[in-house]
Amino acid sequence: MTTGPGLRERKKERTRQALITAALGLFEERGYDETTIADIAAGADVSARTFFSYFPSKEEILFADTEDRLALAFAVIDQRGPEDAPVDVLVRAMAAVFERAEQFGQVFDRAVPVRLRMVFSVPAVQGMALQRMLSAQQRLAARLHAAFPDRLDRVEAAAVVGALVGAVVNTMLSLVQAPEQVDELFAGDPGPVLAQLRRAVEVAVAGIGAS
Amino acid sequence: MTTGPGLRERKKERTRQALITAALGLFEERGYDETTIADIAAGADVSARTFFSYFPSKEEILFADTEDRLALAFAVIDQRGPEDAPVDVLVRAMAAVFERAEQFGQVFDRAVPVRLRMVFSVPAVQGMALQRMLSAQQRLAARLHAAFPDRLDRVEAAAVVGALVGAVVNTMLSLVQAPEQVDELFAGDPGPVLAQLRRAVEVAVAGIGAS
DNA sequence: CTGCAAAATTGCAACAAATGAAGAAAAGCG
DNA sequence: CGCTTTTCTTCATTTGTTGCAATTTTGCAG
Repeated sequence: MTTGPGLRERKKERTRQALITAALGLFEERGYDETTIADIAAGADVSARTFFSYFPSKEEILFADTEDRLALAFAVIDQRGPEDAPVDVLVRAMAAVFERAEQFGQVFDRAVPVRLRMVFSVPAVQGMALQRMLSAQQRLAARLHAAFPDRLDRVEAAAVVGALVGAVVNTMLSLVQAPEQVDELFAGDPGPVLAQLRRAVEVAVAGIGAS
Repeated sequence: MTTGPGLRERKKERTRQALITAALGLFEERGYDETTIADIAAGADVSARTFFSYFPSKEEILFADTEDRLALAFAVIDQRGPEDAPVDVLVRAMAAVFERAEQFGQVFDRAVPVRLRMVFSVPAVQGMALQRMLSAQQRLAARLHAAFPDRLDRVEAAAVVGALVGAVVNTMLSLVQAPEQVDELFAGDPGPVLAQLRRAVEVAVAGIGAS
């Protein structure tokens, strides 16, 4: 018999999804600042207080789906080949994340474009995104150090990851100056953007001394 | 006759300084979250409402002194020599900022250690710091592009700056895992920390492919 | 120094985010 | 069915933030 998760768990998950759906819809429709916690809770048919037992803050609900993307990168790093250099696995990890974004971005993950628009238009959300990015970099660095224990110390691993992610993130920002550009970005061919991001990777790999 | 700034301006500046002083003192003494706007305003002998006509938010008062550090970097970039490569001026700019931190950090700028401690202990402040960092990188990139118009396009300049700053920031974070370490960092010899940061610069310059 | 316009400050009301505490409702389980 | 544990709700409270109208202070012309 498939015991599976009990009713309690299932209900919890349903509420969680309802909150996320309500939040994304409202953010999209009215904007982030114009949507209150009370609105979101009402949209999911729970009390406002309950919202905070699912998400610690209004911003966090936008990042409910980011962990698996990071897991993807971890998996790539953990599967290093014996001939791989740190840069190889890192670039491969980065490529895997890009590819996933390209494949699923528009169709499956409604959160992605909404979040991206908020990141570029709402300061508080941008701050949270950057914080999570930094923490992700630290975890990536730890993983990279573990994969190459005698080639990279902890601090050097942080520098390596920081250089790569820094180049990509800052490039991304220079491509999107106005929030409207996020929509254009998801509407058309993602090729040109990905090409620019690949250039950023090259800059980090070859070193800024090469420019 | 030294016209100078009128009484109105001087008073405004005095109030501004009083607010900053009160805020730093209270943050240091009680902590950030434990200090309310009302406390800060009381410490500067103004109404709480007035606080917001000087600073748009509680976080911003911690960053009242950051603009001149950026100006230092700008100045270095603007004074590029005819033989300089982008990496030369960037590294020089970074060194100038480090040096200034080394010289003045403990003695003159009380804001620096306080802010740093808050950055590492208060999420909201960290978010704001990262946002400002990102915006600074964009401005640096624009300046770098202007200094090397035919060697770096706008996007590539962003990648270059991002790689360098990313390496340094992530290294910094990996050196300071707990907020208490900020105090150790400012208490002892800054040499070892600066050495690590220099290694981060080298990683960015030589490229992560070299590690 | 007097009066007036501009600017700064204030108090007050209001709203939203976040948190704590006590009790009601629901789910799991014997 | 009763009992226990978890979850949800209600209520109150604190704090950051903003708008508005009243008041005070400053700069300046006469």
